[in-house]
Amino acid sequence: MNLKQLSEILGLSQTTVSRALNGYPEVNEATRVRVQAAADKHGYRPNSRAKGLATGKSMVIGHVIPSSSQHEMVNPIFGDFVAGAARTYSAKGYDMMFTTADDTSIEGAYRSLFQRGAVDGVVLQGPKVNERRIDLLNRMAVPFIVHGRSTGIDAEYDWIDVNNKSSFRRATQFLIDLGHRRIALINGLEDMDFAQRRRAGYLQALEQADLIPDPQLMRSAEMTEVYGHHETRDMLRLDYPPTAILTSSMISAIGVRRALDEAGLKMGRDVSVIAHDDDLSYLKNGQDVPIFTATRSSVRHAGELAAEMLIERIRAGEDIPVDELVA
Amino acid sequence: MNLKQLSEILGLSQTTVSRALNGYPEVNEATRVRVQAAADKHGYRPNSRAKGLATGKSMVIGHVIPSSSQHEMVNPIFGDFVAGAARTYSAKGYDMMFTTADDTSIEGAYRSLFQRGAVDGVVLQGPKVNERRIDLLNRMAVPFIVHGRSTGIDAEYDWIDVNNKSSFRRATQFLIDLGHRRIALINGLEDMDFAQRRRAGYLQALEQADLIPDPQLMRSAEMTEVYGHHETRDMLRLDYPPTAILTSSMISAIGVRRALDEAGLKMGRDVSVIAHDDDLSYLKNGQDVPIFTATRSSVRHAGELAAEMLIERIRAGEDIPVDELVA
DNA sequence: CAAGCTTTTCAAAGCGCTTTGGATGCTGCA
DNA sequence: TGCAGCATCCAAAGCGCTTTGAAAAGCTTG
Repeated sequence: MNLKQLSEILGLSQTTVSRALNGYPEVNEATRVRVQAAADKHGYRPNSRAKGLATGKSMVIGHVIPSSSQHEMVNPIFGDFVAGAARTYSAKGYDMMFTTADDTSIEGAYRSLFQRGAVDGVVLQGPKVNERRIDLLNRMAVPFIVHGRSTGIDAEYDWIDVNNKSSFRRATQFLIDLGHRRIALINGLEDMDFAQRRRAGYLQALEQADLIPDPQLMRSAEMTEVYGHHETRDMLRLDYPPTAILTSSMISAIGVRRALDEAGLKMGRDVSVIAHDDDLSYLKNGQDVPIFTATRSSVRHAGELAAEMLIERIRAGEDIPVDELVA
Repeated sequence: MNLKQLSEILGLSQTTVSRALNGYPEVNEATRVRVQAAADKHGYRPNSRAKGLATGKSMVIGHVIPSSSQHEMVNPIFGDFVAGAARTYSAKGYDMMFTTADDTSIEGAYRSLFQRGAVDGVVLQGPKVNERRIDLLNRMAVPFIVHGRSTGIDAEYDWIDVNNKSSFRRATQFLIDLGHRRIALINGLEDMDFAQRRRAGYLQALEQADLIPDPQLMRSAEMTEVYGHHETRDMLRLDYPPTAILTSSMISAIGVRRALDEAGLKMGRDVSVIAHDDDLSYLKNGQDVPIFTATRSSVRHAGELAAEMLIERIRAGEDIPVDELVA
């Protein structure tokens, strides 16, 4: 059932039917009702490609996932953020498109998406320090929003982020206030911007307390369970092992717990552990039984907001960049 | 840069340029080279919507995620499967589209996707017992593939699945052979088909060993860490607690471990634990340090295969249904 | 009742591509 | 020389929608 057929059934022109359905004013209200009823009855849904061709908009938002970071897609943070964005998309009539690309073809992937007219805008997730993709998208002058920020990029761009630095500063301070002097940081990969900021917060708190950071207590890698376990075990073997551990992810915190168990130590009693993570819905922290103390914020909500901001950017076109630092 | 502009630059008709680019035979090889060079030089990429309108194909595969199962998107299995599918899609020139829908609108979501011509086919993930969506898609006569199967659905359809039943039968048998008589099953939600099959395998092994299944040892819920912890703690308080636990997911197995720790029991020594899960790339099992014994299979690879099967179905049209039981 | 508005409807162009049904020019053969 | 056959190329139609420009119908007013 297409527009032509529907208009023939109704004995109206395609113009009128189209206008009736799209809520334009220049159509009799009675006619509009009749058209709408017929459309519902026959289950008419305008062909998105044809509509897109005519309007010049695709009503699709793209997400490009670097396949190098193999875990990206599986990363719970990623998934939660996307789930939030999806909510907004469907509410606003947008579809969501995913593309994977390896590091060499990532630039081409963005170009392709826009040149083919496949998307109206893109969401950039997991920015690194000096994220080149931001420059690329700025040069292409296309609508995009970044989940996170990128230190080293001077240009302006839309972003939404949590305050990683102050979260980690406060968490570290908290441990210092408890009397800890040897605090370990099990951080994410430090070419990721958020990891960079988290370390900065950690260091700032140490400095304010006149504590000298020990490189041996600062670890960085992709945040898996195995990694948390491995680094903790390693650090427990030091002459002066940490008395507190600050970890950048719930998942590696699980590994930390395992390493402590194996060493016959009890979490909370022998070693304090704070897992910073955003409020994930899968590995729910503190639901029913609190597992670790964690600072939280809703990644899902950030996803919703990001989508709204992007859609607004698409609507408004070039304008002053917006940003949002969510609690 | 569109086809018209490109053909004007080249002094050729749109027809010829289009044919040259799409590899049709009726164009001089020298011309083709010239066209290709110009296209590369100007970064010409055919507009997907226009192309789709003309060909009647969208070159997009859809995935509909029920938002009721909030965790779906975040579920590692889901993500890994999708990551695999994405590989195939990009290799074959397809794009991947995601839509979320709540339970009441899920049927409408599928209808919309196809009626709008937004996708050429869909992947159905996480089928339940008597999965109505399968009937729906069959009635709609559209290309689709199911990751998993659905008992209770007699109609034929394309699917790819692992042998859940025999995996769990073997795992249970293994525990029985070790001398265990009270074996707990911490299963997923039992309206999910895979959970159903896993339980069947478990029960079959018990029966073969003349063991009477104890309802108190069979738990079922969404597979979170908290759930694994809760159920284990609960079962440890029984008069005759289990001496072995078979769990349906790596994630809840982590909760099992935590409950055992809290009870002062040691996993493997006091209580045997087998976590069945597919070979996930995030919470890597057995990489570096083996965490649990687990049966494995690559979900990611299943995703790749599923995508290939679906694309073939789209190409071939109506045909005898295919299926694949991967190891 | 005619003139001038406003409301309501329509025909047709256009979005950027593929594809059908010719044209055109060239080669080879009788 | 004439013509079939082939290799190349092209004009134009069509995909399903929106939107421009204009016509038709309905109302008001002097």
